[in-house]
Amino acid sequence: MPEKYNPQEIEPRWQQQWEADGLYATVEDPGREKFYFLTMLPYPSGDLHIGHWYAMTPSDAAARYRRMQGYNVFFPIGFDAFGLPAENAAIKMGAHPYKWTLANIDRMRRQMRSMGAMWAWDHEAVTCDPEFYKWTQWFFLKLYDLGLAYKAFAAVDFCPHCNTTLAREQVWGDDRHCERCGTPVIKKDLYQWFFRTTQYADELLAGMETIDWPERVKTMQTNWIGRSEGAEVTFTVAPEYLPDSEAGAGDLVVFTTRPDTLWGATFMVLAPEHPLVDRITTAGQRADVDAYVNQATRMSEIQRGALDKEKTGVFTGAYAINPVNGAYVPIWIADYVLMTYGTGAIMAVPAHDERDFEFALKFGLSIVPVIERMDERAKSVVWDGSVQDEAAFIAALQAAGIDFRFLEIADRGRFFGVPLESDAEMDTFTALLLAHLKPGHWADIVGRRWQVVFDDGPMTLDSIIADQAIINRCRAGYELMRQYRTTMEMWQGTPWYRDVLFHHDYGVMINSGELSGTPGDRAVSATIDWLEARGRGHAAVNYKLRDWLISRQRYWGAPIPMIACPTCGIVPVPYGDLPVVLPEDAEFLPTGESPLKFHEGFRNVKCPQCGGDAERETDTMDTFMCSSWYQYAYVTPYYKAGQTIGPDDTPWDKAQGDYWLPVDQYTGGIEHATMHLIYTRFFTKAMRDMGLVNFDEPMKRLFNQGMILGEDNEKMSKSRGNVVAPDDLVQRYGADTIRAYLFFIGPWELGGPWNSRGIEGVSRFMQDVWNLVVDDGQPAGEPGQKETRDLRRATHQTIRDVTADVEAFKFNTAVAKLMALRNTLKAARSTPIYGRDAWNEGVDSLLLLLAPIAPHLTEELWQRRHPGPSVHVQRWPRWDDEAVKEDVVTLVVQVNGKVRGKIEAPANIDEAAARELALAEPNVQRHLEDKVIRKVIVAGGKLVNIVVG
RNA sequence: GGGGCGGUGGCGGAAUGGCAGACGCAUCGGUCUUAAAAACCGAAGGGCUAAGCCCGUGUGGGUUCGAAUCCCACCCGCCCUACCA
Repeated sequence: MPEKYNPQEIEPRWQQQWEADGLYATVEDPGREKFYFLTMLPYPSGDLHIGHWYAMTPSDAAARYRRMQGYNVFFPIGFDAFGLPAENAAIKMGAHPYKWTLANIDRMRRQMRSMGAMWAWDHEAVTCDPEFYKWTQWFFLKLYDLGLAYKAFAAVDFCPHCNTTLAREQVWGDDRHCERCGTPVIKKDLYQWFFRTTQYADELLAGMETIDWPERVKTMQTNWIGRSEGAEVTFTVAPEYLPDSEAGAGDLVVFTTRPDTLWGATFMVLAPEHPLVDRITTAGQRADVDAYVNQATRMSEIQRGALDKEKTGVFTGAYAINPVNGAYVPIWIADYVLMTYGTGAIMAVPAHDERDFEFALKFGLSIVPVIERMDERAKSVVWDGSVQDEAAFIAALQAAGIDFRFLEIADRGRFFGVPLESDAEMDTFTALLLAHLKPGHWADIVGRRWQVVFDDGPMTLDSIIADQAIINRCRAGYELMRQYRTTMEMWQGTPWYRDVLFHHDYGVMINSGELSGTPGDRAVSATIDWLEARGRGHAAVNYKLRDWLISRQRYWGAPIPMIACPTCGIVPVPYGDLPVVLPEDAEFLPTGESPLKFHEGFRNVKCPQCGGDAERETDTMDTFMCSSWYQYAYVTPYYKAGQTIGPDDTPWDKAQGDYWLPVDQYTGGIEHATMHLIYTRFFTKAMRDMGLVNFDEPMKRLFNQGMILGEDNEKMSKSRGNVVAPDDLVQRYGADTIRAYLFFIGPWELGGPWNSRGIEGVSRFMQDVWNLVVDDGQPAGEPGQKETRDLRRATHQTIRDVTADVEAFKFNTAVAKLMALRNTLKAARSTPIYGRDAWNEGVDSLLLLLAPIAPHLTEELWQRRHPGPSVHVQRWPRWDDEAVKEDVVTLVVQVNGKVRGKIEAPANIDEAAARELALAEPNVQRHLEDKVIRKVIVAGGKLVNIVVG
C-alpha cells in the first residue's frame, strides 16, 4: 500500500525544519544581486482572512521564484498596529489597546506561519512598538525642521457623538456617518497638524513616468492630485461696499482655468465660509445671508451631498469690479463654491460654464457670451404676425435662398424657425428683417451672433448693460416677455434655441475689448499676458490635492512630539527626548474622547526652551504615517533601540539600507491608490531632501491584486455568512492546496469568487504529484526515441511557459500548465519511459516549477528524490530551445477564412510545400470546385488560407 | 456628470490578428463494487440523420485573405470619483 499524501504531517514539519535551518534568515551579501519584495503590511485585526492569503501567498510565490533565479531576496513582514479598532476594544471590553493588539499579533503570526511563506521574520517590525514610533516621531520633527509640517485651522470631519475627529477613511457611506457609532459627521474647525504634500505635487506627477506601476493607479493619483493650469485674477469689491477699508483689503482673488472668458464674468460667487462674506454683506441682505450661511453649515452635517440638487445661493448686496472692463458685478454666496479649492471664490461666467449658467438662469443674472461657437450655426425665430406681409417675407426668404420652417410653441403660437449657416446669410437675413418687420416688433439671431433685431436696427448682447437694455425693451414691447429678467432667459424660453445657447469650448474671443478676435488656441495665454502686463492677474496652477492632515484626537497612535508653551509658542520635543511614550495608565472613556487630553502626567510638561510650565500636544498621528516609512524600518527594525537619537541619525543601518533599498516589487490592494501610495511617495521625496536616500521613488514596481469573493460572488462579510475561514481549510486540504487553488482561480489582478468544489481539482493535482514520486510505476520494454522526445518537449515547453507566466504574475495559467504536465507524466508512468532520464527530468522540473506555489509538498518530494539542500535554493530550471521544438505541426487549411482541413506536416515546412499540401487536401478540393483561386496566404508555416472567388 | 475595468460553454477561466473554449469544476457514459463513495477510462458549445455542413465570444456596423482580439456606435454589469471654478 503506497504512502498517502498527508499535508497535515508534512507542512508543520517543514515549517519547523526551515526555521531551524535558518532558510529564510536575511543575509546581506554585496556579492549577490538583491531583490526587495514587499507586500503591504497587515492590520492585526485578530483573525486571518482568506483575503490575507489571497494577497500574501502569490507574492510569496513570486518572491520564491526570484530567489530560485539567484537573487538575494528580502521579503519582510510586520504589522500596522496602531488604529481605532484597538481603542474601540478598549472602550467596549476594557482591554488595553497595547495588550489587545499584541494578543492579535500573536494570533496572526501563528496563523500566518501556516501559509508557509518565506518571510524574513528576523526583520519583523510592529509599528506600535515605542522603538518603532520613536522614529515615526523623529520623522515628524525632521519634517517640521524642513518646514513641511505646520499647524493650522481646518474644517475636519467630526463625530458629535464620539466627540472626536475622524480620518477620512473612518467616515462611511453616502450619508457620511461615523464608522463607530453611525452618527452623521459634521464639519468642525480645529487647530490641526498638516504635512505639506502639496509642495511635492508636481514632482509626484512627474515621478510617475519613472515607475512601473499599473496605469490605473497612476491615473487615480493624477486625478487625485488634480493639477489644473489657469490664472489668478484680482477682482475688487466696489469701494462703496467697503468704505472704511485700507487699500487692497477689498481684493477678491479668484482662480480660473478660463481667463479667456473673463469679459463674460457677470457675477461672482463666494463660498459661504469665505472670510469676506461677513464684511461685505449689506444691511438689507444681512438676514438672508446669515440664514444661508447657517443653513450651509448645517447642510454639511447631512452633507451638501445630493449632486442633482438644485443650485442655491444668496446675494450679498455688494458688487465687485471686473478688472478687465470695469463692469459692476453682483457678489453672491452659494454652496457650489467650495472654500477648500482654489481661493474659495469664483468669477462666474455663465455663458461658458454649466454650473454658472444654471445658477444665472435660476437667479436672473446676466449671461454674456464671450467665446464664439466653433460651428457657424445661428438660429432665428420670427414670430407670427411680426412681419408686415408674410407672403412677401416668405418670397424674399426664398429668393435669398434662406431655408426656414414653421414651428409652434403651445401657448405662443406659430413662428418661422430660421437656421442660418453663414455670415453672409445672416447679413442678408438681417437686411430682410429690417425691411419687413412691423414697427415695435423684433426677431432674434442667436448662436454665432447674439442679437435682437428691432425694426430700427439690431442690438447686440455684449455686456451686462446691453443685456438690461435689450430685455427692458422687449419687456416693454410685449406682455409675454415680462416674465424674463435677462435676454438669455428670454431665449431659453424658446426650446428651439436651446442647443445653441450654451457652449464651453475654446474659440475666438468676442465682446472682450481689445482682445476680441483672438483665436481660441491663443486666447488663454494672450489673456494671461494682458493681465500680467496690467498687474491684474497672473498665470497660476491649482491642485485638488490638499495638504495631509495628520492630527487624530485619539490615544492609539504615535504622539505628536510637540509642546505648546505660553511664552515660547509651539516648541518641538528635543530629538534626544524621543520617544514620547503613550502613558499606560490611560483611562478610556465611553465618549471616545482621547484619554491623553485628560492625562495630567502626560499633558503637563516643562517647556524645553524656557523651562516654564507648558502643555504637550495630545493629538496623535494618522496611522498612514507609520506605513509611509515602514519599508525602510524593515532594513534594521527598531534601529538604535534604547539609545538616544539626534537629527543627524538615519533610522536604519546605512550600509544595509544602501544594499536593500529601494523596494523592487510591491504588491497590495488597489484601495490604497490615493492614500498610502501617495503618502509613501511624498515621504520618500522628503527623505531624499533630508539626505537620507538618493532615490526619488519608494517602490519601482507595483502590482495590485484583486479581491477574493464569497461563493455567492459577493464581498465576504460576516453578515452575509459567506466568509471562508483559512484555518479550517488548512486542516482539511493543507496550505499548499489552498495556495495553488487561490492561484488557479483566475487572474490575480481580477480576484474572483471562491468555489468550494473547485478546490477539489487542485487537491487531486497535489495528490497526483505526490503519487508520481511516491508510487512505483511499471516500466516495460525500451522507450522509443519519439516517446522520449515527446516527453522532453512537454517538460521544456512547460518550463518556458511557466517561467513567462510567473514573471508576469499569471499564476492561474502557470498552475494550468503544471497540471497539463502532470497529465502527461501520469500517462507516461505506465510506458517504458518510466524511470528513464526523460522521466526524471520531467518529474524534477515539475517539482522545481511547483516549488514557489506549493513549498511543502515539493520540499518533501524533492528530499525523497535528492536528499540534501532545500528545493527552495535550487536553480530555477531552464528550457532547451532544441527540446522545445515541434517535429510536426497541424497545418490548418482555410478556404475563404473557414477551416476546411487539417494536415499533419513537418514542422519546418516551407511555404511552397505547405501550399501544395493544402491544395491537395480532399475536403479542401471539394470547396475549390468550380472556383477561381485568387490568392493563397501561408501564415507562419501553420495555416494556409485559400481565397476563392 | 467624469474616469477606469469588464461582458467568451452549465460555472471559474484560456486564447490579444491565424484551429475559440487550454486547465479545472459540475455533468453524462463506462470499469471496479452487493451497492454507493473514491479511484480510473472516455464523452461533451448549439443545431442538422449524417462523411460533412450551418450557427456561435453582449448588440449593430466597419477594417482585413482572416476578428473574441483592431476601429466606430450602442446595451449591460462592477469599481473609483464627483458642483475642482
